[in-house]
Amino acid sequence: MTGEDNLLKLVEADETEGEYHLQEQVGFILRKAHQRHVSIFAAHIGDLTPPQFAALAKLHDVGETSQNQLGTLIAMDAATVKGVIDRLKARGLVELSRHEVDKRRLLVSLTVEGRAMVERLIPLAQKITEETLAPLTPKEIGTFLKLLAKMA
Amino acid sequence: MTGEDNLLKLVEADETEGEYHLQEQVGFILRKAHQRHVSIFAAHIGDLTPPQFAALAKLHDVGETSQNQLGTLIAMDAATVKGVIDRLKARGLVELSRHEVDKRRLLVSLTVEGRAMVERLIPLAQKITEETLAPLTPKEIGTFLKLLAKMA
DNA sequence: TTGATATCATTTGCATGCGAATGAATTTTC
DNA sequence: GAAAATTCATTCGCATGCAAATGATATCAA
Repeated sequence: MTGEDNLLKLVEADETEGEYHLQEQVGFILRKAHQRHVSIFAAHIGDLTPPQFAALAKLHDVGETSQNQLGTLIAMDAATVKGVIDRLKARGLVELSRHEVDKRRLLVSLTVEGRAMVERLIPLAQKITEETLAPLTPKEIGTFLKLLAKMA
Repeated sequence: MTGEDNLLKLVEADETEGEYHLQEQVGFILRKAHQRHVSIFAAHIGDLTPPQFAALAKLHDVGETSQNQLGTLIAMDAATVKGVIDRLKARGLVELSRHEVDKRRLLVSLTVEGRAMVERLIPLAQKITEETLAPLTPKEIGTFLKLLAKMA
């Protein structure tokens, strides 16, 4: 093989570099990783979805807040958070009330049952986190979480 | 403060270690990272969703396949892939036909328009990947993708 | 004060995403 | 070769997730 051949190969490689491998795209892998987590979550906590648990956990953390504010805290837009809260309310895990001063705001808070539920589930949630990260070594976990947070 | 006090504090810290910070859980950050990517995708490619693009890109890669097989390749269950393919078909980007031998299978392939669309969008998809990873340094990107893939 | 803006919440429409049930066709097994 | 188990696809029901439009209330500014 001559030098010209090598050069040609390089040029060709560069031209066909447009080759697109879906399985290597962040978006695709991110979607799969998310799917896997949801699946692990469902295996441990069957009667609550991750968004529902997020809402309860956040309410447990900050106490009563407006629906909108809660949405901001758990990264959910207004339309989505409404559906989540509606379903939690239907199950008696949260209760709603109007803000005395600002009548636009809808205050959300945990019911006694809701509080009991979160407190019961938090240990399971920690197991879920562990299992999700199980493919990584402890050192890798630290690196991964740092980079993921930086990217999110 | 005495030594006993310190010891007590440690024990207490251990007991109350149940403190749960939603924003530090993989699942939550993963969901946010995914949201961010979808948003970046939408900003660049407005008239196609990431799953729709994944289907087209995969068909471009492997050629004609069954709907089910395609679902496996792009990590979508049967019910979901059907909806995606239905919408692509309605837009004339893919066409369907029955497998001659195995009459259960529904073969999916790109139309001329579909092929033109994917080829036009692939460069944009690469931009999307870049932008999604933009918060990370080149070295971090390598590490991150490796760990993310290991976890997914 | 009032008129323009902004904020909070709701609703509608569309697109995933998955579990479970069903039906049709194929393969395996005995 | 007939019964049992699999596989492919479809359908239904439920739960996010987001854009856009709407209405009610608050806040800001002229």
